[in-house]
Amino acid sequence: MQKPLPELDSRAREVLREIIIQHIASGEAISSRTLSRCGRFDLSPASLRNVMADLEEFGYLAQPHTSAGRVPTDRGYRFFIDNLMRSRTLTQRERETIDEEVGHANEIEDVLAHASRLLNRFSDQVGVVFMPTLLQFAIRSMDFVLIGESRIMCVIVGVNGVVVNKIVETRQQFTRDELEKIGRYITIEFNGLTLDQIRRRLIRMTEQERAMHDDMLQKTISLGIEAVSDVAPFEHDLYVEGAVSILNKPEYADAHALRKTFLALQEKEKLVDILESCLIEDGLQILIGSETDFTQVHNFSIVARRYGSQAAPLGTVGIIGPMRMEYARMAPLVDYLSRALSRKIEEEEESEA
Amino acid sequence: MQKPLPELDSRAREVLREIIIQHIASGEAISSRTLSRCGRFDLSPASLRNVMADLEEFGYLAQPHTSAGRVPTDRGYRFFIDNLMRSRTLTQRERETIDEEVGHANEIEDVLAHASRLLNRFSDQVGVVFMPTLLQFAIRSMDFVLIGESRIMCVIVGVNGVVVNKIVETRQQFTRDELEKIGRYITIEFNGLTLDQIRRRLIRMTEQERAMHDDMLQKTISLGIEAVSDVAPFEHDLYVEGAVSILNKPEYADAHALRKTFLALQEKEKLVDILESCLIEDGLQILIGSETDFTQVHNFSIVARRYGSQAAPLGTVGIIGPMRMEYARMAPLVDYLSRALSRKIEEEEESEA
DNA sequence: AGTTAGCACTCCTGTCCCGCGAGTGCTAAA
DNA sequence: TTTAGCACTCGCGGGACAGGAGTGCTAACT
Repeated sequence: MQKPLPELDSRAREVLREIIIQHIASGEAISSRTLSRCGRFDLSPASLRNVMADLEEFGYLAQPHTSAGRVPTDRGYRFFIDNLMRSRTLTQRERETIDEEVGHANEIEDVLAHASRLLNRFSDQVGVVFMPTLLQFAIRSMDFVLIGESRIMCVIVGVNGVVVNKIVETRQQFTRDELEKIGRYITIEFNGLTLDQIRRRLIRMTEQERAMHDDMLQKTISLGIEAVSDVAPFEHDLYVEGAVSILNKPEYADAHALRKTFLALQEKEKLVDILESCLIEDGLQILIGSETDFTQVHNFSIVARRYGSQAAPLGTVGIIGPMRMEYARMAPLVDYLSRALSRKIEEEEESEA
Repeated sequence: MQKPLPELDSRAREVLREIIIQHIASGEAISSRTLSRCGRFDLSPASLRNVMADLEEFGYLAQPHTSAGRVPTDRGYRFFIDNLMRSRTLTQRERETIDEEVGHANEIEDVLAHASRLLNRFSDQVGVVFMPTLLQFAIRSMDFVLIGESRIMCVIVGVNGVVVNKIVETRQQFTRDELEKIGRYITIEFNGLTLDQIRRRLIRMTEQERAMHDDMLQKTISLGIEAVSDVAPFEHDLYVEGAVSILNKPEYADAHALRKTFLALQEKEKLVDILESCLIEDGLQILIGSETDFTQVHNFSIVARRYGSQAAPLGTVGIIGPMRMEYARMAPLVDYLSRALSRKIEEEEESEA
């Protein structure tokens, strides 16, 4: 089926390009006639048919049935994105809106929620924003607030300004003063370590006997361990916005396809996996169809990019939509948004420091 | 069409009852024949047809088209629920699971999230749990934690144990000690008032000039106002779980109906309105079809009940599903869950006090 | 008077068929 | 190398049709 080195001459490339663009616009299969009539080629349908037959042989196109036009395959899209696509830059207006919305919010959770909504709004696809658990990030401070006889709220601030809080129930009694001291101690002592490292270090401390004699230290350790132990608040943050948008796409007119799609989006773990994998590498990532690793659904694409500072990426933003999406618009959108986010976060950090 | 006082004899009631039960089970329109064959009546189809014609005249039944069986109307369901339904009590096992799950979690947000998931799981409908903004509830304490040069986290605990936190950006600088003092002051001074009352009182204080001379008091006031001013964290909490469940319902086989339904569920304000209206009255509330006030969709029902202590209801739990749902099972489910939640919350309060 | 059998009528549903249109592949000519 | 022509395939929509399900009505039966 697939030749090893499909060298495409420039005409074939142009034809593939045009087919994909038209298919993205219309959602229909593209025939040799419509292609001939579009004006970009001075060729008869018959000639175009020959080219199309070649492209099909290379695996870039497929026909849904004999008497239908051609539709791009995963491979076709891949080639298009790698070699043929000309990204449309964002309009001034779009950029301004993004900057404004991102700049407006100030808590990071708020910023991320806004970001996912922005993605959804501008793309009319599902917008996702992902921020992995704080466990892997260094902390800047830790404070404890008494909110009941035996309940203490622990407020943890990461070096990147992320704030997490968690409520712990304790058997021991703490006064406000004690909590104040404990917070101060931990903040100073463990500043810059990750929650995971802190936990390990605290556990090691329990083994050292000298800790046993210092009542205050012992309280600190036990409370500290409670606070950083694995639990709900330290889950990944995942914002999925606008799943309804896909209801409008013509390719999901029938209920069965819809069902599968929704179930796939429900499968958060998969999504987290995918978005996490986008963290390791810089630059825009585009996953097409079967490349996405969704188990149930193979006609979805993801356009994503990590955000955060170069040295310490914080998470991933992206959009999810049917394979047939306007990559030329999605790519710069995701790209710009991730940069806007990164900039915002860096600003925050500077203003803090 | 509708007679003013539809006195139904016991046979008509039984027929209506059976029709609704069968329709709930099968989703199909019920014909006189199937009804006759079911064994509960020693009547021929023809006789049943007479009864059914009456029931239709009263507006309890309707036929989708001439040669179809009958389907209950909103009014039919309403009558069924008010007069004919025999609630099935929960199994021992179900009750245990609910108690366990509710008892397990300890932060209130966690409890509520669990509750909505439970509702979804046991009903296979959409589970909703609603807790209105803290603004209307009295507070127990307020604390401030420094989490950056100019950022302060404010931790507010309601009398019912609800914890809310909000980050405020300030122009002024605060030391930890100052924050400590401010928190203590506000907690003692405004204990038992609602956020709204506190805000008003603080604003009144700014007008009294004597406050202007006390630097510390002034700082307290300005920070306090910032902290309780209207913003995101004081939004209603609304947990909607399992929207996917409705994808399985046969009545939403076609994509258009699905679309409308999802959009309706998206309309959070409406939902909040409805659930809020369930707060004023105690006891189980069942809203059928058009009674729900959803603008777009009229074939939905809501079974809901408020939870919290008798004197101070805290929120609403409920399920949303197609009109054709097993009310006999849903009613006790929602009822029991709301009681379990209330019990849990009261326990918490006692153990705190 | 209530019940029921019988019958005519309506309307939905699935199926088969048919023709149309759109597209293709191939071949042969320009 | 391009293109016109032609045969072939396939999906789609519409019409016809039979079957089935259900009803309403009437008249007879208990």
